This record gives sequence, C-alpha cells and structure tokens, in this order.
Amino acid sequence: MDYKLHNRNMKKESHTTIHDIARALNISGSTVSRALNDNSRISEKTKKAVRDMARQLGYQPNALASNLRTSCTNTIGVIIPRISRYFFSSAITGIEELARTRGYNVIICQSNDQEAREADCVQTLFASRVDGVISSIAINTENFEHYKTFTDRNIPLVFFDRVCDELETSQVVVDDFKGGFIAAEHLISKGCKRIAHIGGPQHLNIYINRLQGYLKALRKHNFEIEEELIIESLLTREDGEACAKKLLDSPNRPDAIFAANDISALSIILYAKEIGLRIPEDLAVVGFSNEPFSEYVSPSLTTIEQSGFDVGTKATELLLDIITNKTGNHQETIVLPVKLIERESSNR
Amino acid sequence: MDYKLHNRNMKKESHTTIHDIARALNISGSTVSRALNDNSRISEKTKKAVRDMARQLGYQPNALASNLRTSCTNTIGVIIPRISRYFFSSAITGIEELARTRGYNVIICQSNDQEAREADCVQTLFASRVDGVISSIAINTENFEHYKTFTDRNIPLVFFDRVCDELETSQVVVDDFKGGFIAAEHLISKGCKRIAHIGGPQHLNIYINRLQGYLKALRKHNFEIEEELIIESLLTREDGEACAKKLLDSPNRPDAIFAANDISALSIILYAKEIGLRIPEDLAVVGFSNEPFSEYVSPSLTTIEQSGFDVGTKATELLLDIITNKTGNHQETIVLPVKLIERESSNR
DNA sequence: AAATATTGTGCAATCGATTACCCTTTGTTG
DNA sequence: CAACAAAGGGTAATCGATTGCACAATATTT
Repeated sequence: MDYKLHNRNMKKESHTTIHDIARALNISGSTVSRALNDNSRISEKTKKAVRDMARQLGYQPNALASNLRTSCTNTIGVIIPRISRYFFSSAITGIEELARTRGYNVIICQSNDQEAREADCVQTLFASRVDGVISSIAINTENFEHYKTFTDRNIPLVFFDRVCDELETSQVVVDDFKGGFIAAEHLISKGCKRIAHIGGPQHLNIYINRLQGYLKALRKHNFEIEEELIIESLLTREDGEACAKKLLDSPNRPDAIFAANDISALSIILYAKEIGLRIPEDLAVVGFSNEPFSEYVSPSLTTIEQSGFDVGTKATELLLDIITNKTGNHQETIVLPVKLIERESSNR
Repeated sequence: MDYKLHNRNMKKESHTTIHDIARALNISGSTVSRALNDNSRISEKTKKAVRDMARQLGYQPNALASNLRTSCTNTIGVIIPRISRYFFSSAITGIEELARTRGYNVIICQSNDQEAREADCVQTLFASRVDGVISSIAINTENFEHYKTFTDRNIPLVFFDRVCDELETSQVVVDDFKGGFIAAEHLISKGCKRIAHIGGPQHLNIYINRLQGYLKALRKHNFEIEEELIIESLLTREDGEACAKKLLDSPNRPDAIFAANDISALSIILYAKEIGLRIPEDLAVVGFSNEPFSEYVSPSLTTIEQSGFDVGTKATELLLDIITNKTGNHQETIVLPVKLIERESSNR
C-alpha cells in the first residue's frame, strides 16, 4: 500500500496555470479553461486573447489536474512479454504511433513472459488509471484472474497475438492457421516427405492454430500424421536445441521441420550444421515471424511474415473505438493476413 | 492546445476512495491517508484496521489525486530513437526494471531518429509531468533547444549513449573510444594493412569517439592514415551498402573495415559476398554493438559488445538519485566497459 | 417598447489524496 | 495533584482544471 514516494526536496517551479492566464487578462479561470478547450460559448476574440497569453506565458496544461477531474487519463497501457522481440517492438511502434496522433499516451509494461509479473503489470496499469489496456499474454500464463481487475470495472481490454479466450474481449491476431497451412504446404511442394513440427505451448491459441494449419496441410495431401514428429516446446533458443537433437539424432529423422517461431528454426539450422546436415538438401526448415535475423542467417530462413506494426495499429484502433464508445461490439476478432517469405532454407 | 479528449460515455465505476474506508471505519479521511502511508502518528491498531478495510473494499489509491497534490508523478520519461533496435530495447528493459522496483512508472517515447519528433516527445513528457527524463538523442538532432523545457524548470535529465554536451547534465555512455581502439587494434593484430572506417554522424560523441579510438590504434602502430578510407555514414542498411560500394569497388580497396555499427557491418558483408570477396580472407570486418543477428550472420560478425541493459540501469540509478536529491553532483559522466567479441568475420 | 433568445462570463463545487494546524486524550514529572 | 508533554486523530485548505448553474449584456422578435 505504501508505495508512494514523496520528494520533499522538489522545488516549486513556476508552472503557469490557467489562473495565471486569467489574472493577466483579468477574466476568470473558467473562461480560460473554456477558451483553451475551444468551447463554443466563448467568443473568438476572447479565445484569441487567451491563446496568445497562454503562449506568451508558456502555459502547459497540467494533465494531472485535468485527469483527476475528468477521470480519464488519455493514457493506454500495454502489457507485452518482452520488448526485445522484434514482433513486439514493432507492435509497440504501431500502438504508439496511432495512440499519439489521437492524443493518448502509452505506458508499456513487460511481463518477461512470467505470469506473476504480468499480474504486477496489471496492478501498475490499474493504479495509473489507464483508460484502456492492450495485452499479449505471457507464455506461461494459465490463470487469467488478474485481468478481472480491468474487466470487472469495465476498463476496455484488447488482446493481440497471444490472446485469451476465457475473457470476452476484442482481439487482434494474425492468421496463424493459414500460416501453419502454407508453411507445411510449401514444404510439401518442395518434395519433403516427413515434415516435423516444433509447436509452442498448446494453451495458447496461436500455437494451436499453427499446429492445426500444419495438420490440415498434411491431411489435404494425404500425409500420414506421425505423433513423434510433433513436439511441444517453449520456443527458446535452448529448448529449440533440445528439440533439434530429439528430432535429428534419430536414425529415422524427418526431412523437413516447420518451427512455430524463428528462434527455434534458428536453433535447428545451427544444430543441423553442427552435425553436418545440409540445408535445405537434407533438411528443409521453415520458421514463423520473419524476425530481422532470419534474412541474414546462413542459410537464410524461409518463414511466415506477420506484421507486428499492423497488429499493434489494429489493436489500438479497436481499443480507442471502445474507449470512445464508437462501436457497440466489444468482442470483435480481427485476423490479419500472413505471407510466406521464401528463402534458402527451403529452396530445393 | 485543444488536445484533451473527453470521454463523456465513461461509466462512473465504483472506485473506492479513502473516504469510503473512512466511512466504513467511522474515522476521518486524513487518518486513513496517514495510516496507508504508514505515518508514525497513527497507532498500529488503527493502521491495521485501515489496511484490512482497504483490502476488503478493494481499495486502489488514485495516483492522479495524489500526484496532483504532491506534484510528483512517480513517473520517469524515456526518449529513444527506436525501440526496435536491440541495444535500445535492452536499455529500456534495464530502465523499467530498476524504476519499477523503486516505485516509478516509465513512459516511453520514440523519436524515430527525427529531431522534430524528438521535440514532440519532449512536449508529451513534459505535459505528463514526469519527474525526470532519460534520453538518447536522435541521429540528426543538431539543435537542443527543446530540451530546455526540462532544464529550465529543473526537471532532472540524464542522457545515455547518444549524449549531448551542450546541456550540462549527467550521462551514461560506454567506452566508445576504447571500443574503436580495440576494434582497430584487433584488425591490426590479424595482419590487416589497410583498415577503413565507416563512421557515424560526427556531431554525435559516440561516433567521434569510435573514430578517435580507431585513429589512435592506427597511430600507435604507425599506420598511415588515409582520408579516403574514412567515411561518414548514417549507418542505415541502405547507406551501409552505398559505403560498401564506395570502399570495395575501388581497385585499391582496403583489406579490413571497422564499421561504427553492426548494421553497416552487415551491409558490407552482404555486398562483399555479392561481389565475390571472401571474408575474412580478402576482407576482415568488425562491427559495433553486438546486435543479436551478428552471431548468426554468415560469416558471424566480430563486434564490440555494449550492454544496453547496464546502460539503462545506470542511467536510471543516476536519474533517481537526482530526483530524490541524494547526490549533489548532477553532471556526472559514467563510462561503462565494452568488450571485443571475436567471431568469423575477422578470424584469419 | 416589452418580452424573449442568444451569447459570453463568472461563481463555486468537484475530482481524491495530502498536510499544516488544531484539539482531545492519556501519560509523565516534580 | 497541578502542569505539561506526547500520542492519536480531526478540520479544512490545497493541488489545477472542469463544468452545472446563474446571470448580465446584447440581439431578436412581436
């Protein structure tokens, strides 16, 4: 409870207030306020005088006071797993860009992919009285109770990418199913016969969908589905290497792998090179995300492109619509397209 | 001026206030406030009762009200060129981590490396009444007037990485001079004879220092300094390619290049491969930053490691010290170490 | 010219937490 | 036991902007 820090040494700076303007023009504070907010009840003449004086005195509105009174902060909160992932930092760029043009600030919190920290983020954002929240859930979050802090109080909430079905909110995702499908079909078209899949945690929709898309492609082309070629992974660099070993050290190894993210695909490429497999001749690899490095790895990585920027922008659009109540439907799901980026790792 | 958006449809949610607690316990609001702030004038018994009731009612302090009164927001602002650069996103992670444990929120603004947007960020942060600001300046910022918004009002300001000497503030940098020096000396030790340098904009300290370090190494080893081997660049992917052409298409090309960032080094590697130069045999390359991709490029890139996380943490430490006025010296410069990461691109 | 509308402003309450100052108790000291 | 101190808690002003309501001045209508 006692987390407020007070700075007793703060110098009282001469922040000019509307009352300073009022005094200078010999009018009342309310008139100044209305003039600055372009209220129709104030004459143009007065407005101009106020605006000029405001400029002259270097007036900057005190958002705190205004927010307190109107009880809306013009701030949206963002919860993401980690800012250092390109997909997420692009999403933030998209979020910020749009939010800012619409007059909103953005507060960003990282969960570091940990459920407990995610709950902290929720508290922080709530305490900051954000007007709405955009979130992509931590990889190991299984319990969504903490989000009730928002939903219970009707604070708009939009999920993107890693969404949550338990809560009835709007969401923005890319077409993971289709991504999985075209990834697998691409490998099939290249003549691969035994296509493995390294999937993500199956409590997250995106990974379920990528897997399902992959399965559908196999079925469509009458491939036998081999359980042992489908592995669930945390999709980290380390775990990717473990998966690579599991799949490639076997005498009966697959001739292609579709990994649910680029990091895992990278792990596979590196391990395959280590044990002397040629890519793509002995093993074709497809990733997911089109991380910046995927273009420069050797061999360069075929992958599914998903635009973090677009996802972020869409999510913000949705959220701001809810906040300003322009739309009645607050359970929309927007699905953005994905695209296959063909590179060397599957080019045979 | 008129940028506040008001949401008339906001539902009045039952945010419990200290007065709700006060009423429930039949005491006054001030007592509740004091109890929650652990004021010594309140008895343990009362404090406990207040805390229990606060929990029971699901009380969450309204930061806005508190901030307005105390005129400190417990928020620090961050201005960075772009969040999608690994160095900067790591820095943010460092900043956030420390700030949060000290009870501060973080607002992040991206300048997209443009001076005008940087000025916007300054306005935004100022309007948010942040308690202090951490900034790394945009690559083309030449005029620092906008920062006076902070300095004039004694709002603490700390620069990191891309610092500004015109303003008298504290700063955190890595040892760019040494980085340039060891990069060049490393190439010398590998037997390179004509070492080129692709430098960054020379109004930024970091690039001046990297160049100077490089020069010192050449001088130390009695290398002739050839003007035409030193190019100033914007250090983007495209500009890097242009530089690569300029340096490598000449019949009298260098046998090594030290680039002031990894992106440029990457451009060089790609172009060199394109025109059939072998790396490192024909051309050794060293970058700067140790971006994540540099490990996976082929050949992998020798580079200078600088920890964004550490820089961010240090800058925050400095800033919070100033905010809470623990130290008198507000013009400290902290220099963090760098490290050479040897990889294939220079291994001959 | 009287009655009514319209326009332009001011007054004062309000948002929720903090805090200087004052007033009770209860405890301590000579 | 008087005198005083300390502990515990209440009152009300305050931070700066917003806004419902009242009202004066001017314009329009009948």
